[in-house]
Amino acid sequence: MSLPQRLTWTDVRDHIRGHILDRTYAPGDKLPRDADLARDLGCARTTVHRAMQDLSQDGLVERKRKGGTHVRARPVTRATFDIPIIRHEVEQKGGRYGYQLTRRDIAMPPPTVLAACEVTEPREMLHLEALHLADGRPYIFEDRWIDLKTVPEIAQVDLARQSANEWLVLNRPYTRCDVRLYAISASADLARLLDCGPDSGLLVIERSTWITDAAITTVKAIAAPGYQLLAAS
Amino acid sequence: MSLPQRLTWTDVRDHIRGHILDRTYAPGDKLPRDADLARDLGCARTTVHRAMQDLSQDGLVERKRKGGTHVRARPVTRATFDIPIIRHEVEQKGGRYGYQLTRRDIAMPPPTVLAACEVTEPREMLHLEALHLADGRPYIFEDRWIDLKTVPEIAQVDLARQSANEWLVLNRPYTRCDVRLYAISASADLARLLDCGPDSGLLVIERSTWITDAAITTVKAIAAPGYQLLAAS
DNA sequence: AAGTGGTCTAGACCACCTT
DNA sequence: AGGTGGTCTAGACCACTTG
Repeated sequence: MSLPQRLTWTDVRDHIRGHILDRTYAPGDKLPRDADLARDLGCARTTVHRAMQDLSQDGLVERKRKGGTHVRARPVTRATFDIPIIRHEVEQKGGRYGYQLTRRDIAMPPPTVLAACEVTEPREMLHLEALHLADGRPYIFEDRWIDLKTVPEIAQVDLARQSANEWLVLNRPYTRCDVRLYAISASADLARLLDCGPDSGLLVIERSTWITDAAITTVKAIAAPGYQLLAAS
Repeated sequence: MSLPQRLTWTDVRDHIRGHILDRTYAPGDKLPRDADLARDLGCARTTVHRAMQDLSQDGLVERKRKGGTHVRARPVTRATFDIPIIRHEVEQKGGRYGYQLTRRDIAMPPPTVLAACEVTEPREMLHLEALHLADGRPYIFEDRWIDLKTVPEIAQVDLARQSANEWLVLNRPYTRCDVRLYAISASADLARLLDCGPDSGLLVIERSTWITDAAITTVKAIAAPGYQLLAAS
């Protein structure tokens, strides 16, 4: 493996990653100390450290003070994807975006929603159902619950014009976000809403957000057939 | 907002993130130059830079030389998930892992596979179909194509004992990985294989990997109903 | 051409964890 | 108690991008 004269931390990262992947350092192995690697590679320890931080964040190695750096024994593929605001996504693809609020009421959420929100004391929340359209065709149907205790202002917002998704993203910071991805089979209702055959396989993107432990919202976004979520690493 | 006397880069990151979230810096706004922030906060520019790198990777800001740092105008939710080796996933849940190779031949891949691999000149590849089981029940069915031009050794491996997934992860580094997530409806064949009702909604995790532009493999992992992929940010 | 982010280096000290 | 990673600082120079 040849290296440039002047090493950047990405060079070092790629070099080490290469040796992890070609099993010079096999899963479970201990890597040399940062200082030794720096000496061997001919760069500053800071540079090696920065490389290691990245490998650690990628899940390739685990680092412990005094314990040193180890290659993860059980390699994983770590992938990242973006969940954009649906309007932006449609417009970016060159489509015409449409939005219909089909339900808005205040009610008691079912236990599954309370569990997803990690809310222990049941209370009424704002319940919304809405359809996002691309070029007039159903794109994503969303079923959303918003905790009015955390976001009381939303009761005053005209959600028929601006989607709750958009208002929240722009106005309500969150500190934690959980995402669950799974598939369901279209019920008769969903098939009608999404204009697809009954029993179509539908991708569900379920998302809950919090601001320092206070629940903001839980949303089930059900995509029309053909929808793909793209991730990369 | 109060700050510790001695600032770490995570302190700075959280401080800036706080001001982005509370809209002191609103979407689209330009942030001060690193050097100015460093002066105002009373730390080295390096520290601010490290904080900014993190915010940039999280998708909160965009940085350009000379252009400066801007809060992303179109906020996205960036989520990360792990795709483990299926055996590890099952065992971690306390289940008993099983594996059956149901097909192994060398054939011409369909155009969809060639496209996924970004292979322009059609050639024969190793085609595998396998079923992963948890506690004896179908868990994930995989349909895989492996490019023998990139990974000729795999032809000699006993893939009835060790899954291709596992062999590849441990023996073949990759430099790029694309993931596509979508849902399908169970065909009669799939329903039989996965022991579920026909027309069940099934989550598909399609993955292609390359090593410096040379295709390694494309795999369609079709999960049995109930399977959830968990992500977080 | 100039401004801004990107990175390196060297030395220093801290903090956590294992022994 | 000692070893290892974690971080800071200051100054320097590079490289991209915009005006």
